[in-house]
Amino acid sequence: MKFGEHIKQLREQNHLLQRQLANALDMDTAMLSKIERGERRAKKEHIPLLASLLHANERELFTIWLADQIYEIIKEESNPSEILQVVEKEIKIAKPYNL
Amino acid sequence: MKFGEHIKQLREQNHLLQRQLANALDMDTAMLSKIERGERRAKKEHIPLLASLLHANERELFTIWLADQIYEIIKEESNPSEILQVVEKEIKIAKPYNL
DNA sequence: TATTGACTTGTCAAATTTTGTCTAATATAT
DNA sequence: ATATATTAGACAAAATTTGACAAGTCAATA
Repeated sequence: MKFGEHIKQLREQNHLLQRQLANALDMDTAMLSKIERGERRAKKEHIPLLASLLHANERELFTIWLADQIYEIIKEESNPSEILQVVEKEIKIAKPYNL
Repeated sequence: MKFGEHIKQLREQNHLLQRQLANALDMDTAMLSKIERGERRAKKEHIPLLASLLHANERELFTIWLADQIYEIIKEESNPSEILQVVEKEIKIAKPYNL
């Protein structure tokens, strides 16, 4: 689930309108609408508040937020999994003993 | 292997100086130096020429170039593999029959 | 030690991208 | 028609990236 869709789903589960959530996040509804549709990216600083307001796990939300950014990079590529494998390999080199 | 290190290694294997490669890429050596050390990112358009000049596989080089960008996003995170897994899952949703 | 060559570092403005806001447009229900 | 919710488009401000330059380090060697 992409970040924006996830936010939208949580927002609806919590019976909040874009107007209400946007207000709590100090942005206008146009902005939140764009975030939900993936047209714009939420700021990192928004995540704790989003998690709190939407009764979601902050760490999980942050993970999805990061994953979404990565997805944006490779979604058009023909070999996305191969690319991710190269990244995984690099991680293992950098953290050889899983410290 | 990070993109810059990879380029440097290939450059040395091909007995080229930064000056020479930089010139062929129409940039100054300072720029190439930064690219090799990962301080700056090569442009996508540079990759075909790099592959050609360094006798490397263009597609592979491009994969490493993309992987490097992703690595930059998650390298500081405590759960990089988990994040990549979320991305992998999203890919499978988008391309369910491996088209 | 002075010079040369290879590479690195720091700084800066220009160029590009991202961001937030505003206004207007849709859509749906009353 | 009116009201409410959401989306779309346009725009400047803000932030980031980029490329270029000058000056720096370092090693080899004359």
